[in-house]
Amino acid sequence: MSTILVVEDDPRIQKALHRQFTTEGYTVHVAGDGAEGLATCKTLKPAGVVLDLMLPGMPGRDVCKSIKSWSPNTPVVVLSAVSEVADKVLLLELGADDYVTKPFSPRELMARVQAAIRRTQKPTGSTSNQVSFGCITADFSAMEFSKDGAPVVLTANEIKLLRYFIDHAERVITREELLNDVWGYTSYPTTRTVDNQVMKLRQKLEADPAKPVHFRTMHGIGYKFVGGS
Amino acid sequence: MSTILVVEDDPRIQKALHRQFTTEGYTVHVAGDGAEGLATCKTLKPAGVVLDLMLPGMPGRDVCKSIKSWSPNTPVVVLSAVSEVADKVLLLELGADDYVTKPFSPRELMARVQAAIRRTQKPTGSTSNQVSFGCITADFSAMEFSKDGAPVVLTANEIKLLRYFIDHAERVITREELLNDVWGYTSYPTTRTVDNQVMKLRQKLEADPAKPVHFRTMHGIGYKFVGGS
DNA sequence: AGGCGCTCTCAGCATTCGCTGACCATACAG
DNA sequence: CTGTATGGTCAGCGAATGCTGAGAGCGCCT
Repeated sequence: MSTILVVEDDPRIQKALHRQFTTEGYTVHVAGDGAEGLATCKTLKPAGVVLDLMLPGMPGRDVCKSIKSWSPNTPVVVLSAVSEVADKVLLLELGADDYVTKPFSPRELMARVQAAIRRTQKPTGSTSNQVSFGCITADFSAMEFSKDGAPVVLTANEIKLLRYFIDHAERVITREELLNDVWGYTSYPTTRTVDNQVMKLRQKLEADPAKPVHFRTMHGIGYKFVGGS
Repeated sequence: MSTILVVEDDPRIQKALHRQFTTEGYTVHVAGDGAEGLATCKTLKPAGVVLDLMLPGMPGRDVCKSIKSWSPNTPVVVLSAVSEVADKVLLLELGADDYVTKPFSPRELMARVQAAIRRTQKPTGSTSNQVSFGCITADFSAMEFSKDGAPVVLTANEIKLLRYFIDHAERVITREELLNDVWGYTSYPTTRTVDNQVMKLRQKLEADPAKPVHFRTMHGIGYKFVGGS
């Protein structure tokens, strides 16, 4: 799952935000001041940053600008008192993606952070949403798949796995790679689980699951997806 | 990629918006006043226009009306102070597609501009106001709906939700997407609320609410609306 | 202004779904 | 031929979803 960096000096808000984001499944790192936040951001490369404008030492606005200049694609949601954003120009100049004024609703903050993250992650569709190879067709927009014209129902995980195979076709993929990129860094299933899911894909999509053509086994190495046509 | 025209006199906002949209992949042109904006709009034919109502010289509302009369299909998102849009009717008269009041969140502006562009670009989105699928009929101009010929009363939210489903038929829609596009940026319900509203729609419109045909659940992904006929 | 009705929201419970990891059988490499 | 890696089956369990009911906010009518 994604990582969130919270730059905030008030320990109470620190704790509250930490709990909030943790329960939503995020990994949370907390920085007490701007310098620490900036450093952490560079090393950690979080999916999103929650930044309090009122910080000891370095002004929050400089932190924001630094983060944005260093990695423009990291979404930053600014936390600020009402008076500070009387001038909304400031926020635009900072390059912040969104802001929430104190006192804020935790749920609103969550929603805005998640929306900001999703926005940056959006251009992931490297390949087309509709592909076909052999007697298999896949539509990742409608999430509809078919083998020999017959519709096939895939689960969420199977779809993610298939997507990864298609995006990395004609290349050998290790199980560890699949665990990292498809399952993510926060869940740690066995490599056997990967075998299981690959088998499911074969059974659902291969013409003869016992003699796989597209999802090939590279014995001792991993798997390789071959388009076929 | 698409081109955005920003009509804004404040150089600071100019710069900020320019950077904001550029990082999103748009080509940005800036006009400092209404006359220049109108001229640029005619020559450039941008995909969308961001228009500040507070402009030197020509009033922003006249600029908006001119743009809309010249090319009604160019989406215009108006940037205005709170007091100016006390009456939303004014905006409708102007022909603006959407508006954002200052102080605005950068992300909200982006989202509204992109949503406006998406609406105008998608001929499928401008579906007829009267549609029917299966034993269900929907008339979005009269706001009348029926199942098996029997009239069904929908609430405002249910109508918006149904509209969104119809406009994005045959495509998988996540709960987060629904929260953003149907509920908007000012309320922050849980994704479970989405489930509830979808269930309401099913109970009111599905022949057998327990076995939904049109409002399908994509387990672990979201929902998908299927017209059927 | 006060009462009434509507509906949105959310908590909680019931149920379904499918991921996970055990197991055994089989194929491959040395 | 032997050991290891992979194919395949199955049950348990956690997570996702369906559904109900209560509370709160809001507009409308009196």
